Amino acid sequence: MNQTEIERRISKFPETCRDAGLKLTHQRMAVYSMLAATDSHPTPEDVYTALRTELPSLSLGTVYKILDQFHKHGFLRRVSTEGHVARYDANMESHHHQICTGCGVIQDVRVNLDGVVPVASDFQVTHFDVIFHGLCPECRQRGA
Amino acid sequence: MNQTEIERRISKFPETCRDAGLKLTHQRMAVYSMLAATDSHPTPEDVYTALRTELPSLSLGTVYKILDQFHKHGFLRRVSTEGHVARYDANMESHHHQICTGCGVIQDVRVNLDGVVPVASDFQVTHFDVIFHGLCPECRQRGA
DNA sequence: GTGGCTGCAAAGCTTTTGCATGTTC
DNA sequence: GAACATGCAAAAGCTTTGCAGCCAC
Repeated sequence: MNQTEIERRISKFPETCRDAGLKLTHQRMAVYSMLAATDSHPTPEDVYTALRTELPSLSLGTVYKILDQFHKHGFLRRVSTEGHVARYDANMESHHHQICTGCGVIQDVRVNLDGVVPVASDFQVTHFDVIFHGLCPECRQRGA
Repeated sequence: MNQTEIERRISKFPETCRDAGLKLTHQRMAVYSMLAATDSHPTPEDVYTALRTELPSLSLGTVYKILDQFHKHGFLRRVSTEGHVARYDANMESHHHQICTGCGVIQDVRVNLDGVVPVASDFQVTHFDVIFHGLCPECRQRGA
């Protein structure tokens, strides 16, 4: 995602909160800004750690609550992984993910699958995720 | 998956273990048989509960160890979900999953995407999962 | 008989919950 | 000032680990 788009979303965030009936707090602003500016699919712990210097009084429990709310309001998505730790992504545009079997890094992949994926029988599909598993260039070189 | 294929895999399991250098124990046999015969993508807890009558001395810790080993040896896959509880699937044929937003049920979907999904740049893809999110017929009727 | 496996229990992590205090509107 | 959010701490849930005893080979 490009820089101006990131800035646009962050500056629109107060409005986004108001529309959703959420109060605009420093904690929410910081969590949203951090997530909007990264494409590293951070865990709640990652978010907490990244914001400790900025907001020393922040608690991990609050981060969990905020992420859960944002997810419920559709401000961000939870990435599907085989692991058991939540990972979030504020990029709501249609895109998919590739996960490196070696180092675990998750990266965005833009793949156009419009009209390609057949809609399954009587199941009403709202959206779908594609997850590519494999080796990133670094891990492949290192022979992982 | 059809009944004969299930039976074939279960009867081949002792050999599968030997080839992998694993000892054939009652616990492993039971876990594998249970997983091969279902398409409900059970959690470790589900497996444990289902086998308690058959193997009263079985412990949950052992189920975790067995599932982890089987996964490492490629006997089964871990299903990618947004939740933080592991789910396993002994069906290793190419297939994908649909998850109901209402009741959480995960079902198999057979979608042919061969040649359709472009290989991402320099990332060496070994396999990929597609996860459809939406409403199953029951939940749709009930207005969930 | 030996090495690997199981069962048990404890510990480790992640996530949720409850409540008093603090903050936004 | 009222309603809602935060911070803290405790609890709950899932998973891993360590080890003594047991079992498959």
